[in-house]
Amino acid sequence: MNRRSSKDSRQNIIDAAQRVFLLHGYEGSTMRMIAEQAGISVGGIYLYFKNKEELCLLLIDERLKEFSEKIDAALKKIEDPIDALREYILLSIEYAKKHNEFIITQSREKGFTFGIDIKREFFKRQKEVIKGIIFKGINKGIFVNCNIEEATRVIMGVIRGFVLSLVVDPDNLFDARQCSELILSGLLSRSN
Amino acid sequence: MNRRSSKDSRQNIIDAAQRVFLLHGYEGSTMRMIAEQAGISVGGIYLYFKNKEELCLLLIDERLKEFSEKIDAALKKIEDPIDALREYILLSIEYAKKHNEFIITQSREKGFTFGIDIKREFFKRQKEVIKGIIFKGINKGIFVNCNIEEATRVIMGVIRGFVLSLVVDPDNLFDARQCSELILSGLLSRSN
Amino acid sequence: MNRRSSKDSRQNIIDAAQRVFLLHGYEGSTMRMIAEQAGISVGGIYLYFKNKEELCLLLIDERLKEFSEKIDAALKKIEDPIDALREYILLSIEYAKKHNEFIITQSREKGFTFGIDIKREFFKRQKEVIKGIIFKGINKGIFVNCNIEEATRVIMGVIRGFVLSLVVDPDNLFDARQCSELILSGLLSRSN
Amino acid sequence: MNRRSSKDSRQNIIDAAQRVFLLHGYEGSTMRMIAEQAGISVGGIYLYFKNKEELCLLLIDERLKEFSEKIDAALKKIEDPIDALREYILLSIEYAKKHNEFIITQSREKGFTFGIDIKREFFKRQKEVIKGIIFKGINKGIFVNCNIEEATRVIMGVIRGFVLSLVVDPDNLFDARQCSELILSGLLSRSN
DNA sequence: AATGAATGAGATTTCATTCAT
DNA sequence: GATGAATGAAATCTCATTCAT
Repeated sequence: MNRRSSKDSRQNIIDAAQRVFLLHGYEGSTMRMIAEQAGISVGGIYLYFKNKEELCLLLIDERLKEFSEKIDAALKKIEDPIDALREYILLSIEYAKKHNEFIITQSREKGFTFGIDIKREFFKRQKEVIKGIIFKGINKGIFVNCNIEEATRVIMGVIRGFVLSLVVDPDNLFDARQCSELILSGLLSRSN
Repeated sequence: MNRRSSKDSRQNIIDAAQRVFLLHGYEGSTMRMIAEQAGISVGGIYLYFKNKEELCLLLIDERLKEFSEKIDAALKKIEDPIDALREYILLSIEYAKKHNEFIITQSREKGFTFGIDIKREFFKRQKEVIKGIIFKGINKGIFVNCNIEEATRVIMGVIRGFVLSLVVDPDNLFDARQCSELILSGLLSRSN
Repeated sequence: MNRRSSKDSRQNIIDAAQRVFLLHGYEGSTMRMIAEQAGISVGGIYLYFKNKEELCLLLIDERLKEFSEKIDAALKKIEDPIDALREYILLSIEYAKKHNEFIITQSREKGFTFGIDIKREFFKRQKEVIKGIIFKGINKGIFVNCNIEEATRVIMGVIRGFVLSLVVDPDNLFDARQCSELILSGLLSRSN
Repeated sequence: MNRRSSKDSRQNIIDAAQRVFLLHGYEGSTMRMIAEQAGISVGGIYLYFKNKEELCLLLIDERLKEFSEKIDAALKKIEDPIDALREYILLSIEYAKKHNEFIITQSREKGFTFGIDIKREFFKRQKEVIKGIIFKGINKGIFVNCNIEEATRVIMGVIRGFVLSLVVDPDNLFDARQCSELILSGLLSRSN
């Protein structure tokens, strides 16, 4: 048996939980499945997490934070709004592909209210990021002078659609890069 | 005892099940919830449906068929591809709003395989419908000469994104009509 | 629909019940099965029988009485104890083959007590019949002067074993006639 | 909470299940009865057995194997076919008395097919054992030169009848030893 | 007399959580 | 820290019985 540090054990469980939740959803996953996936005992999970709900919430929280940080780090280096928006979209999709579709699609578990605050906060934050990019683009005369609020909603909607397609209809995906170019083409001022 | 005809009871249960599944997902919904929602006893459900899985599958089947028929009926009367595509998008969203979001979002139930055939068939059918519209539009010179397959995927993706937003982030929806105009604007040939 | 007289309906249900009980046992049979087998509605059964238990009890009673009468009628015409015993054994097996294995084998249902009085009465009665035959045979010097009580038990045991084999291991039955000759050979006095 | 080793618990449940099945049959026994008899919670049973059916099947399997081994061990030490056959019959009845009647009598459960393979295999094996004894007895000139197949069927039938009587009509049993002597007397060559 | 929709009690089964070891 | 046997509550499902029609 591999002895692990407390921190390693915790992370190990979170990672295992994610793999299981992704595959079976919250209600469809059992603590036993997670324990098996993590290679520990059922009781062991409860040494690190109060219960199943908390485990899931912490997992969601961790992923959303990780994603936010990744986005922030990437955008810090980019000046051009076009590049920034493209990067945002590509990163979103890439991250979703890697491990996060489940966060978006599981929102129905526990009657919509499950993790609702965390998610609301996250969406609000992302909205601000996108709005910032568009605002800058319009100011610079690169993007058409559109309704920023509305454009942001469209962009988040398209990304969501792409991510959902990953789950629901993976045989009919359009390319992530095309997805970003499509959105950009709608925003670019005619003079570009 | 509230006596109903067999057919009424059946439909009553399906409708109740839909409301419940929509709210809690498949695993998160219980037969007791459905029974309460339908105003009958739990055992009563089993007079009409073999088990929970069959109930859900029949429900999905019914909705998808109903939607397909609605789409077919609406498009039969429309000649102009622009109008047809707009109608398709608006109907999709309207129908989803009314009762169908859950179908799209529940795909993780039972390890992704739940109702997979029914859904695949449905998506295939809808893809053909959209492709038909675009093909006609291009032939008539109304739409730009784009990659039909790819354009179809984008359209389905955007609709999906809109529908998912209904569930996940209903405070930040963009307007259904705007959604359709956005898509159309991308397809219209510059000469329009 | 075939209208039936009340008496026909009753008998029709009993016969259906027997076929179903025989196949699935008491607990394994449902009123719905019986109704289907009888070609009537579930509720219809309750017009003729108070409940499942009474139906089964009446059925057992009817069969055991029918069998007793058949035996009595057959034996009345027979003078020779050898013939009588042979006939008794052959009739028992024939009757069991036709429809009655279930009566013997279902005694474990409802914790042994199910129909216990009826059966006890029946066994007592049959024991008397067999004892009568043997007594007569001994008196006439045809049978060896054995312990009548004991011989009767053996005979009933062998018949039971044969009947049980019908159910449990039908590929390895010995012939009914051989069964009777076996028993007789044990009883016949050496001088025969 | 009564803590036991995993192995103890398993055996404890099997033993409890046997007592309950014997009394009420398969369909008539409930998991709650078994749990109560075993002194654990209902859910606890499912830690060791997938479901009721598997529990029953494993139980049958265990008993039949145990019996087979007991027979094999006993017969290994016995040279004389008379002693061997007597021992076989006495052991069969003794074992049945102790805990096994239910195996023979429950064959109607689940429409006759329940555990059919296990039982068929068992009967086949026992048939071979008996045939072996008789063959040896005939070869040695101790038994009459009878039809071995047929004699075996008779023997198995008589044992079955005795066992069934244990269940159905325990007030009218003939003695186990008498049962074996009866069978032997039929087989012994007149010169003995 | 007859139906079959509906019920309610109880069966089997699952699983998050606890706790003796 | 770690285990995994055990529990108890709740889920799915079954079915004898009732009762409006």
